[in-house]
Amino acid sequence: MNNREVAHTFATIADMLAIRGDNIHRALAYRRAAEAIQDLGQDVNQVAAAGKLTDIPGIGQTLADKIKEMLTTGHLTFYDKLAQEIPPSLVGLLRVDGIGPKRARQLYETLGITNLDELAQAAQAGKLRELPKMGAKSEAKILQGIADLEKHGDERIPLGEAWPLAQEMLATLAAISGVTQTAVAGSARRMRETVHDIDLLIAAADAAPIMDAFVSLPQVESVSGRGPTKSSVTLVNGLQVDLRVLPADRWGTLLLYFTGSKAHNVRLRELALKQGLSLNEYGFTPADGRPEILCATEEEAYQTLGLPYILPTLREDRGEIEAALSGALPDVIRIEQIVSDLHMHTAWSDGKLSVLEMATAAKARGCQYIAITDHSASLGIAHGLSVERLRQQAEKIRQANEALGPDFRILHGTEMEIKADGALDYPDEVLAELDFVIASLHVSLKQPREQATQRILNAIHNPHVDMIAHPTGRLIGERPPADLDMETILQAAAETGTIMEVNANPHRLDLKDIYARRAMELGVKIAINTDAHNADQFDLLHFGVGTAQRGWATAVNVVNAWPLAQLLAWLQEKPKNLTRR
DNA sequence: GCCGTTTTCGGCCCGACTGTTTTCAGTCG
Ligand SMILES: Nc1nc2c(ncn2[C@H]2C[C@H](O)[C@@H](COP(=O)(O)OP(=O)(O)OP(=O)(O)O)O2)c(=O)[nH]1
Ligand SMILES: [Mg+2]
Ligand SMILES: [Mg+2]
Ligand SMILES: [Zn+2]
Repeated sequence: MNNREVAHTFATIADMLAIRGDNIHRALAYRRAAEAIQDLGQDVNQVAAAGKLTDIPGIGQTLADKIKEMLTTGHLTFYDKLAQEIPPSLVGLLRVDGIGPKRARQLYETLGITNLDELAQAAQAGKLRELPKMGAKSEAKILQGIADLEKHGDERIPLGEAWPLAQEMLATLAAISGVTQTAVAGSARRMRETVHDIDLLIAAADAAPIMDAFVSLPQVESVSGRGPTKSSVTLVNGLQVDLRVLPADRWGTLLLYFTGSKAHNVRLRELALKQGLSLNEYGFTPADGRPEILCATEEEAYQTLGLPYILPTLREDRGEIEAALSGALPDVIRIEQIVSDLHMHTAWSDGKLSVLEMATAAKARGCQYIAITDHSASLGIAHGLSVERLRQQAEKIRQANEALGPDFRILHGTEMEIKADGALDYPDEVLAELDFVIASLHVSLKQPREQATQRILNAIHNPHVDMIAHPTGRLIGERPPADLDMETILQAAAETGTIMEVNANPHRLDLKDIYARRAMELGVKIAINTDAHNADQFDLLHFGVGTAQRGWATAVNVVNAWPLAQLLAWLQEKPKNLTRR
């Protein structure tokens, strides 16, 4: 079993335990374990083989044993036993908005409902309203929840799609009189690669007019909650949006709360309790009756706890609290430290602009140097360059360099295909003519793990290949990642000095956060690149920076935060690294 | 089930909103 499967089993057990009415903290322990495995930057099989399972926070001896059973036998006795009591399909009811573990159990015990279809039938037949603690309104809400689920599903949305929608809604609400501050919060602010909903925050003395405007926005399909400080709506496109409105003097704790993550919040609140303070979105309440402490900024809130400011992108309870407590919080990469972009396309392949136009646009955005990296010959669909065309392009690059003067440098590169059989698309002597060589996969992404991994390793072990771009080839929500032994790849990258990309395109974000984090642990250098095909796409860089921050990447490990001379020196080392082995 | 400057048992974050409730449970953030 892989990480995803182990995590899914634990998540299902968590739901089954909650439905059965077990101690809720026991169920939560399974849920936390599921998340811990899901967020692991290593293959759980490798961690188990190394005997390090209990090193994972949230995994104790009991769960470690259960993981080992799953990995060796492919199933879990505890799960099978639980499934005899609580049908696993019952867990599906929890996907319906308004149905939690208690209702799921009630529906199972009183009406014998075990899945979504049966629930829909019972609700349509008016059977739910007759149950104790239920009524016509509850039944209607559940019907609505089922309809929403059928219409829109409950898939998470790629960050790149949610982001502009969130900004747009926020701009609309910001225009209402009385609004003093606005923010996108939740997983979008933390730059998770996908989001379940959009969480918006507004500071205003009087919330009512804002709530009114919010629930009557034209893109709102239905209103699922409308209170004095909080409202929730579903948009016509199926996206859920939560809005919280509070007075500005509580902005710091409010933004802290609504940015999350939940796990980060819980840790902060536990920390507060140890200091005799109760923390919520309104502020800190001392247990001894001293007056409430209000925080207008997040910095003040962290300061109240004796902590340095923690960037939203780090707030996942993945060690940032411990790091903050011990003064070991990483000084993660910031967008203004990025001085180059090492992956982009021009009209020579499938881009839109000329070499000079891309370079000029990059320079205007503050770049000191770039690499032009058009596709290679075999990628016909993207008009990959023949060797002849590649050599012609070198002349254009030389001209553009002349035109732009000494403060800017265009490196001549390629994004070379690693073919299905593992062969590289250009011969070594051609690669030797280039300043910067990217290798990447676009075809045959469904190969078995050994084969796909070997293709990447072939590229890594070529002395001319400087960087692996978007290593897994995934397109979030569209195309699954290639099945790779990432640990082996990252180790090889570390040994050879091959750079791994964090592709900033929000449909890719590849390496993703947890692999970027693992890359840092293994001493791999990364580059954060836009893979721009036109000038506008340079502005996607912040998604890559956010992802790199989530990977705890610091500027010394991000090569396009380096001056050009430092990068060129690094690239020269690679052939030596290979012969040294 | 996890975990420990309250160390191996007893805690485990805290509040908004809804509906059916005569006092609050359930769900969700
Ligand atoms: N203290 C506390 N805060 C919570 C809890 N649940 C949610 N929050 C806060 C932190 C979350 O980031 C924020 C928004 O909640 P969401 O359910 O929308 O989660 P989030 O945006 O993090 O992830 P998502 O992509 O929406 O699933 O509210 C909770 O149980 N306790
Ligand atoms: Mg959210
Ligand atoms: Mg939300
Ligand atoms: Zn590309």
